[in-house]
Amino acid sequence: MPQTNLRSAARYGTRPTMKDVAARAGVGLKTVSRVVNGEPGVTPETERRVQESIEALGFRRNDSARVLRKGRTASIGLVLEDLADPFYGPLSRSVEEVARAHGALLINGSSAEDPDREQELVLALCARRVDGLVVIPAGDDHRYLEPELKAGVATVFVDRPAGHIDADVVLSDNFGGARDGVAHLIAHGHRRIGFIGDMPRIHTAAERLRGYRAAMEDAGIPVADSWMSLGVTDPERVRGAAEEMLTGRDPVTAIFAANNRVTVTVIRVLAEQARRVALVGFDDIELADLLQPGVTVVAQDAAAIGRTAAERLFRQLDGTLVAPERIELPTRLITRGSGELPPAD
Amino acid sequence: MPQTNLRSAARYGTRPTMKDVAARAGVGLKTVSRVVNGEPGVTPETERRVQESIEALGFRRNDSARVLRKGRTASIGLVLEDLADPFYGPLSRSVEEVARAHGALLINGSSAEDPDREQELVLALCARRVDGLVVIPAGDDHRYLEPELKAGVATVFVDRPAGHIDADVVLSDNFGGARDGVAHLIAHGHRRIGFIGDMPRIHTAAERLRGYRAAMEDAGIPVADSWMSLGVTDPERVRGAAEEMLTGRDPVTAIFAANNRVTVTVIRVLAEQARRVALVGFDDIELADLLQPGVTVVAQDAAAIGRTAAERLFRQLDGTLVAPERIELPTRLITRGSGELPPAD
DNA sequence: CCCGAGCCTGACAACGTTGTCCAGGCTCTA
DNA sequence: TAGAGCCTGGACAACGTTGTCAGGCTCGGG
Repeated sequence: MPQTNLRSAARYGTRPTMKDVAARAGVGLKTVSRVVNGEPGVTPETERRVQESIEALGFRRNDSARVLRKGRTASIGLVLEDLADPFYGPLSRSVEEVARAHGALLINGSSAEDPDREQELVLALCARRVDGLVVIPAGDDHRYLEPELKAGVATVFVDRPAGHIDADVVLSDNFGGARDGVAHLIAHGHRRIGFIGDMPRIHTAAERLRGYRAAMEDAGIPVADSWMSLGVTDPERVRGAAEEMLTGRDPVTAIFAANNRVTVTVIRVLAEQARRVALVGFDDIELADLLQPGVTVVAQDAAAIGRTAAERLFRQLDGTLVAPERIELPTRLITRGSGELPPAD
Repeated sequence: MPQTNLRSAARYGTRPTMKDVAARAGVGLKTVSRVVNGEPGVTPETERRVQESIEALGFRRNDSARVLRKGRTASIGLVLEDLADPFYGPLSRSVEEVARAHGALLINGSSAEDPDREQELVLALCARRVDGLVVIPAGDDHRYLEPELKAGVATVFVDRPAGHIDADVVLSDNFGGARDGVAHLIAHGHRRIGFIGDMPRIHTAAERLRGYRAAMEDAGIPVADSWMSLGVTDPERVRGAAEEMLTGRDPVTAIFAANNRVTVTVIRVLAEQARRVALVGFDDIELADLLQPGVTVVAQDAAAIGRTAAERLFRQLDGTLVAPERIELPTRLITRGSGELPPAD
């Protein structure tokens, strides 16, 4: 039963160290270190003996000890809201790719949109001495990061700016995107346009709401309170909100859904309606083009956001960057049908 | 310009250590350690002084040093194919949740389905001394993990079994799921059923193909080679393969798409067809219920797979588990319309 | 008043690696 | 043949933390 052996070895398992390798190869400790790190100054013959011992013992350098000595961990942390969200998967992946290009590993954490959990995660990453942090903030006060910044932890915020500290931030043009999306509906004849979005304490949600208001104002359309639903997120309540603005007095002929989860729920609601209601969503969703009608969206490029943030982070580590900056990436309106439906009363 | 200060501090940034805290508080090193770790035996007054110093200096314990001393890192590694794939997001998230419940962090890596990269990642994680590994293997030989297993790194494979080593594996019933899906098509009158899947060297792909063949054989239907497309993955070639089996002689009346990416492409192809072709896909896809017709799928529960794997991993670390096991989770056929279409010649 | 028990506290070694520095042996040249 | 210079290899300290252990203090009882 080989597995039993493995598992009991595991219990008492102790790994070989460079010292063990050195002893077996009959060389000094430092020589092993040189071989492991590909440093010059080792005879081929000696190197061969050392390699042989490494193989035989299954030695693997202990990076904790290495980090302790060298100061850099070659790893960066990414704190986001929820890895299961289709927006964050590609973002995380693109951060990972950039990290990999710089020889760094990525440690991921989901804050679940909870400020305390965000802080807990960030500090845990700092305790592990990540070289840098990409943070999609849940909270709005990041002063707890000051000692870390002082200590040289490269930091880039994504999607929402940092609170009360001066740091790089990479985000989409939420305001402009939302304004364009709503203007698109207006251009197609709509005047009674609903808005369903997240709590305005979330920066992106607030910006998108501002974009909605701006577009309406630009068109000289007064906004009825009953057209706006702020702060609902769970599908059941989004559904309720949508139904209400569709059936109340002054019913809307179009809906602007301010994020991907809301969009999906609204699509479901609209599918049940007799009347054709126009829809523009913020964030692209998979298969949006295959629905009837196709879903018109204001798309963010999650991969580009992640890449930009990560590259900036490594430029901080290089020392290439000096002053924190705010980088806004444009959104893209993708017309597929649902946003071009005419008003139907 | 506060940012400039921060950044230049960063350049020369050095973090306070327990020694610094101790000096400032006028206590011994070990006392600081005790306070930081909440160990008993410190006067409230002393503790207060230490806490004050910690705050003032922005001290954060260095976990690398801690790990070096204690042996456990409280982190686990997850190597998967591509975090941007909607199947892996929820899986990763559920692993993270279990890790969190055990006070561990999760380090993620994408192998991009490349065996060398898988090994590179796994070994990098081992060098960082993760306590455990969840691996979705890309390669089929994992003997390189033997020293790690011996050293006590808890390991669970997911989605596909390990090659040449004896380790836990958690996966879906790929064979049964595919067989059921194909049988479902047969039950609705189809006989000429196409199969589009990944390279059979990938375990899941091979199992699903086996399920397809079994269902066909059970029904006494001989399979034409032109109905099977193996090893194509990129959308363009999947499209070509689908079109070929739809238009060749002996054209299929139904297609079994063996993974989510294939399914999506096939949906696009079928949308362009005049004739109604039935479809069952392996893996659920978002919005599948909103398409016309809804997409019938064999669904895996990614979150359950991740959770099961992670829980098993921590049970290995507890010492609760002894012998490696193979755990197969059932799939679920979700009928939504596309799989119930009758054959149309 | 003295002694022992018990509680705080701190000195010291160790974890595994890397940087520094020096020793010894070799080659090459004068 | 001797000296200079180079190359290889190893001893040792240090990184920041925690476990061990011993010392000093206080307090109560004899």
